[in-house]
Amino acid sequence: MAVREDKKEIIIENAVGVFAERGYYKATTAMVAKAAGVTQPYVFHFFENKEELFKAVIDRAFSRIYDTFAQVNAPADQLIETMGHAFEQIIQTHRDEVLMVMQAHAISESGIREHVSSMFLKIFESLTLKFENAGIPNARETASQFIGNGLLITLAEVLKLPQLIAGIDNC
Amino acid sequence: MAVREDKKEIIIENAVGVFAERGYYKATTAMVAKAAGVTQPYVFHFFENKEELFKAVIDRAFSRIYDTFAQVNAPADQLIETMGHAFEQIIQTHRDEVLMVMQAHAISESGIREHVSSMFLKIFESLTLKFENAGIPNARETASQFIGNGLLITLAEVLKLPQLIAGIDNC
DNA sequence: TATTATTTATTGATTGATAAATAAATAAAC
DNA sequence: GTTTATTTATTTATCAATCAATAAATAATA
Repeated sequence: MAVREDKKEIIIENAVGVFAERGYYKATTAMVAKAAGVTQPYVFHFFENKEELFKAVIDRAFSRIYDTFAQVNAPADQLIETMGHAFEQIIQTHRDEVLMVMQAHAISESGIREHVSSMFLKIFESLTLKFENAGIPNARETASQFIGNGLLITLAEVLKLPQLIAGIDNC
Repeated sequence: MAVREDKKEIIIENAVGVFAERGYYKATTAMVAKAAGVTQPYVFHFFENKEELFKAVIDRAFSRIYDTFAQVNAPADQLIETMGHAFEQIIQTHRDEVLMVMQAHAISESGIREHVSSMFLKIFESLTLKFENAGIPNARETASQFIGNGLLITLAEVLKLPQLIAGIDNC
């Protein structure tokens, strides 16, 4: 039982890198299996299909980002800056997860898209609430801009264009 | 000769919608052909392969965005706002093209990624120069934020989450 | 007739997924 | 405590579908 959970865990952990590097469609279940050190069909003992595997992987990525933001605690006048730093840190420590999240919207599988959509909304609402509670004016707009900034940073990472964010403050 | 060019044109025009809706990998050459009213193998008489077809299509999308920004002319204190409106208008008139551009970074084909990367850089540099010429301080940062905002708007479109941009000014 | 435009037929490779077989571990029985 | 039975873990073999791409054939046009 513990072993079985371990293997599932190992598959998820190794799938992140494959999905991040190759994208959902170019990432094959064989590659994920190889990265995890198991055979390709064995992946389907833990996940009903490729889509479910992906969902499991991206759930983790979203949760990490969500939780990180939730845990940030700073005075109102430093909140946004601190949140920015927190995001920068996730990019460094869990680069693949962030890249996955960024690419996820381009997956046309309707099941995945709905999943991704609801997760982005969750993060947005969580950010808005946090900014509101801190007494920041235009909390919604601030949350929007914060996400837009995150998208830009990640795009710069994916396209290897550091110029795109050279002028941004928290770099 | 003219006919041949016409058909190529027709294929490009119809491919936009297919690529935008399904994404590069889920869009098949058969679908593109059907949308254009030709047979699937005939597409390869105009484009060496699927990748070249995609490049031709996205070149047009990028060019339209690039040209639109280049043509904007407004006093410095209204420049950004006017540019924002211009972008909003492209989304309405050429929604598929914008969606394509947004999704393009998630294509792991190295040829396409390099292509997309250079196009984003071009737009960024063009924006920066425009802001500089208008005497806007922190032109680079402003250009970055402008692109980040565009990414956010497009993401909201793709994920059908208008909430994400409800608080943004130019909506 | 010659050239251009376009289609039909076909293939070779990829890949998600299934099924059957085997190995390993655990428990039960003697 | 060793053998047997049973479940759990994992692999090998294979399939069926999808799709980009090629080649050969045909139709249209000049």
